[in-house]
Amino acid sequence: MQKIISSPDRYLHVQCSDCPIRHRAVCARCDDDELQLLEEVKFYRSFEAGQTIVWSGDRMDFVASVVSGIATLSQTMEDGRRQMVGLLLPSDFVGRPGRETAAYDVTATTDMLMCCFRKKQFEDIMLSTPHVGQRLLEMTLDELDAAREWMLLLGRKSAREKLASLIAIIARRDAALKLMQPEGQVSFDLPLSREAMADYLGMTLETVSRQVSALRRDGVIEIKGKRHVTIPDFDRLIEEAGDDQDGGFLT
Amino acid sequence: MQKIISSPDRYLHVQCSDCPIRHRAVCARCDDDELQLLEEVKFYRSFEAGQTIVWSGDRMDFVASVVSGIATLSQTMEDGRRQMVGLLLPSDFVGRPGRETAAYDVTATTDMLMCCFRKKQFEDIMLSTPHVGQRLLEMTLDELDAAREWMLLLGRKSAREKLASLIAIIARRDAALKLMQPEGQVSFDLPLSREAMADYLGMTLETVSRQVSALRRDGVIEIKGKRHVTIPDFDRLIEEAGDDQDGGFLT
DNA sequence: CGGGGGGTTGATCTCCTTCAATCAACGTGG
DNA sequence: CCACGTTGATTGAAGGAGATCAACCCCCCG
Repeated sequence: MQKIISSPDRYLHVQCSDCPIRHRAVCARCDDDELQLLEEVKFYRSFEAGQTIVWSGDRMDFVASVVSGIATLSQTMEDGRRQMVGLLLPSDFVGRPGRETAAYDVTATTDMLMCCFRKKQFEDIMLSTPHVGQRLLEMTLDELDAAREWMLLLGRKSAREKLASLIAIIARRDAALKLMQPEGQVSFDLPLSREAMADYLGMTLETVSRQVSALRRDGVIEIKGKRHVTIPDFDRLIEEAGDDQDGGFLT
Repeated sequence: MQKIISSPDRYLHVQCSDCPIRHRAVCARCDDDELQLLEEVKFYRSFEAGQTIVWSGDRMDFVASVVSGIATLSQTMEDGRRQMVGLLLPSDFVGRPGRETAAYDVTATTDMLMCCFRKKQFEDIMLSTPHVGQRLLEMTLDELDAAREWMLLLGRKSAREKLASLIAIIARRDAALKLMQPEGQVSFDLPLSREAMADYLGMTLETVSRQVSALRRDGVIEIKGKRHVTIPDFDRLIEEAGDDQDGGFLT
């Protein structure tokens, strides 16, 4: 499962101005001058699906933005119990300025491209360009809200509600990528295995599988193959999730 | 349960330089000039134990630091299920710059004093004095870590481990207040009712009560009265919490 | 003395975990 | 081309941890 971490993609270089996450990532508020500073020190790294990017406790001398692909943040107890604590999507930020070592395992679930900065250099930039710190604060507050939403799910929702919530969240962010509202019929691929869903939802993979089957039996979702999901009625799904209306956003 | 919100304590005024949370709150990094700006626009409000400070969805035109006392952040589902998502202790920050309405219910569990700022004024200060935004980022990152630690507890720990974790966390912050390490014998009062603990831990108050009894029977904790706890062996408690060593911090 | 809030304890039930068998899809090597 | 192992998913049967429902206690206060 563990593969050798790929070396930096030194030959790949995208202009910041052409970057797909230019207006959502930590650089979103920067003007052209500020962007130039970042441009000069950034470098790209790519990771393959399944690859561990860093292990909790490891030294981590860079911070990064997810350009494309999906990664997970997770914590593990000594006896092997695992809990995912974050899902990293394009434009999300990885790493913490001012911290030496990684606090969580970071794992790529799909092939990924990340835009990286040496930590020290990034910290200097944060001091000199307030727009970076401001945007990072905004993003961190959003993540905190998402984490708290997730605490409600983990602490109080039934297995069925947990699954409906997760599917609704994935549907929402998928719609957001396509710049549309999720309503009526929605269709997409699940980016997570049953095991990853279980780690996220705080349950076993068997229960995940059972609840997926149950939601399908009851017509809440339709499934083609293992991963492709169609939602005939989005409001129905939200109802099953136990959210009044618009709760349950993510990362 | 709901009481009338007290009016601002206009006559109370503490100099920032004498403030007990001066070096831990959102103002921690400010120099004297910057502190002067805050001093001019701050105002105090006090709340009684049990009082709701704001309801989720209510308009909230101020942000604040907890000066003394304890409050909880919680979310409620339509059918009444509740989950606490944060514990606010002295120096913690309440409210989100740039947001109009409260995202959570905020409830005082003890009598409290809060140092408040009109939201608009605070936002202006954040733009002009980077030290405030920098400190807020640092605090928000800490809260995010605490929330994620809590996700592991909610998703993967047993009832007994949950209780041991909660008690360990309270013991730690209590020791932190007294500026000492928790080790060997530790003693303090639980600041939460059984019901509040249940809301925090994602379980029922009956299960909380049973697990407290079980931990007492097994000699992990000793109890005098309803609320006073003594921990004969802190390492033993940590072991029961399922944390390897130093996990489980809070807010 | 009555009542209410907070806490404890017991009996029962149920939802989810655990353990296990089975299946489909896929790749690999003989 | 087929046997074989592997990986991810589904389904079943059994058991248990915690929820639910309910009784009761203690203490304070009007």
